[in-house]
Amino acid sequence: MNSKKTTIHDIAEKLNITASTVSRALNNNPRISEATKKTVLDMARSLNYQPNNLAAALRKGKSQLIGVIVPTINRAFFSSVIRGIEELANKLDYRVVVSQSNEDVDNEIATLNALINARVDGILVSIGKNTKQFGHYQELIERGIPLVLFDRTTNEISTSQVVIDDFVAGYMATEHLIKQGCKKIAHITNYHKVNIYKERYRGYLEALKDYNIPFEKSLVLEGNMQLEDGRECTKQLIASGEEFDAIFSASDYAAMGAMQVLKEKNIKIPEEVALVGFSNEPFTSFTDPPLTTVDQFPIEMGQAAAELFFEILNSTKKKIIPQKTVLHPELIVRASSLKKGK
Amino acid sequence: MNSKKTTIHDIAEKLNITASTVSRALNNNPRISEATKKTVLDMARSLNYQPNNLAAALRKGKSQLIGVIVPTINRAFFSSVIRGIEELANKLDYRVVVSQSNEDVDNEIATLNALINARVDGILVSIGKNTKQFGHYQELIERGIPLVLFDRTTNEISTSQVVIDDFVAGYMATEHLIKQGCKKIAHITNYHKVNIYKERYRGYLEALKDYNIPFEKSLVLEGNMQLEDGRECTKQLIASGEEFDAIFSASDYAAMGAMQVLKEKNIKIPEEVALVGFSNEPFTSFTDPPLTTVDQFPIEMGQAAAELFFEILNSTKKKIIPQKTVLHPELIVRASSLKKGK
DNA sequence: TTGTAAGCGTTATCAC
DNA sequence: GTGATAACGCTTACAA
Repeated sequence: MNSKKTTIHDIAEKLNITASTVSRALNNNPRISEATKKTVLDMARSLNYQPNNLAAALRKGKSQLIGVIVPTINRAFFSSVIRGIEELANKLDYRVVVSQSNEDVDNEIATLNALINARVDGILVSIGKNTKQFGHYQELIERGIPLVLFDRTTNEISTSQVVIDDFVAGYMATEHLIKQGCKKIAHITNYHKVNIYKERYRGYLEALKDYNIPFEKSLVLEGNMQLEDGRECTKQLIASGEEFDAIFSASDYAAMGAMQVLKEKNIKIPEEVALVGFSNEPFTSFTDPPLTTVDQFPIEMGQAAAELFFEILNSTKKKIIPQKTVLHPELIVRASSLKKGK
Repeated sequence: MNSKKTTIHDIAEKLNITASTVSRALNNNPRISEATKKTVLDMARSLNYQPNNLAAALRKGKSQLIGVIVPTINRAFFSSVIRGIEELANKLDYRVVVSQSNEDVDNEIATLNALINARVDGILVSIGKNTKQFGHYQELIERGIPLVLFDRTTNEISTSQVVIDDFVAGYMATEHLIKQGCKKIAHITNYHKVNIYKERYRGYLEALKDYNIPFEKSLVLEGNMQLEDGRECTKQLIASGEEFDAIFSASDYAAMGAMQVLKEKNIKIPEEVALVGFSNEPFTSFTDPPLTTVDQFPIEMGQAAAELFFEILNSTKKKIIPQKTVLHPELIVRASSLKKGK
């Protein structure tokens, strides 16, 4: 039905030159005269030529495609990181293919294989919460496929990574609450399998220590960091009868759950309980009161990850020394933690 | 550095058979004996063979890749639609490549070309707000590349599409407000270039008419449907001195902006002004009061779009008759529009 | 500056 | 059932 697609051979034929000349002209090869370049380009346009990147990729052994795996794109944080990656990649004429693992290990492996089979030139990944084995990533490195980790990383594979300083972030959040006069600060965190939560927790502990606030194990709640988990943790906390005057949640969603429960119980925020979340998801500025949170600079994170990626890709060395970029977080103070007169 | 990748030729050589047999065995061709299939599969595994989809795609003329273009992935609505598309696509062994147009026409065209050059087997797209020319899409159809539109569609190109019944949605939202006793219902909408906003507006008008409520042009505000625009529109509305007892915003974000301004002016929601948004973005259930909104069943929309897509792809007919799937929206009633005693 | 020819890894077609 | 061969559309030595 549709006329056959134009190839460089069609252009060559029309112009009475060879396909290689056409190829070189289209690729702006310096050894081709400006005159032929122009005629080729014109003919290409008039025949509505669309290069077959597949063929080029096959021939060159590289696809100009880079794969990104994230737990979900349905988070402002991740979609912003992706935008950051795309910015640099597109500038360098690379396309970005995004896949979601949905926090599922099998899915993560399947999606990884699919990307490899699609011959991406490398992969950037934020590891799922439940992924405990990293063999599939280790294999990539051994096969010489560039790999960069971001945000949800692990030290079990030796490759470049980008994170924010989650320790400092946890410290800042806790310190802020302390400076607001809070003395009994609860913390909602994940089972410490994932680096980021472990670090935020360490920051929390360190701040307590530095300000001589006794650590209470009963104030540390563990959950899966979704809204519902935040609700559960907060209900438990209240039911436990344990006194608390602040909650630092390592996730905005869990913080939102906490806010809901506190409001349902008519506990005033921030007067009775101050609240701090994590990630600066857009909705945090819409809540009532607006939620204090930590900005992770996702776009910058994406850019940094892409930079490390292209460093590996363009490296001629056999052995690549893994780099680690650490971004500095920023506390966004809003009404949920601002006590009057402070 | 890494040992050369294994190809079907390597497997063939080891097994003293030909590459074609290997290819057939791997593709589970019925004319290959079970015995050879097994030995080939075993050898493939032990050599850690990874098929080169690029080469297969080049030879077969199809890539098993489908492209999706959305204005932004940073919206729960769009990322859910994408998930819906992926569900069906992955089941059929297709990969989904997502690109963002960022509501920019040039970007939309560039990204479209990039996908075509990457040899996707077809494209699903939600058109950017500012796109007024559709030549680049028309061209696709003429070239026989399957194209499906979803949500942000246009009737200017003759191809399959999936939408929700925005007219009914607009009607339902307005009717709901009327039944709550509202008589002066403002409407925040987009300059009616985009189908969806036009339809929601039509629904608004129709409901007013059916309930004999006089239409007031001054109650219709136009903006770009972001939070800031919602704020602006609401400020204007208040400044105009025009009386109003409800706002129906055709976007959750603009509704959020309206809510902020109303609260800043100490206007009680819903007692003095009832508020309804559109899209059921997750944050709408977090606001105070929670926002009444319209659910668009994004996952179902994605699935429906993928279904129409594969219908076109698998059609052997020269001329494909465009299908249109219309999903039924659902009003999610929350406190922002629920008057006491109703 | 341009042409020739080989090859990237598959699969389709035709043999046997 | 399996083998031989060509071809998908492009790039790139090597030649000229």
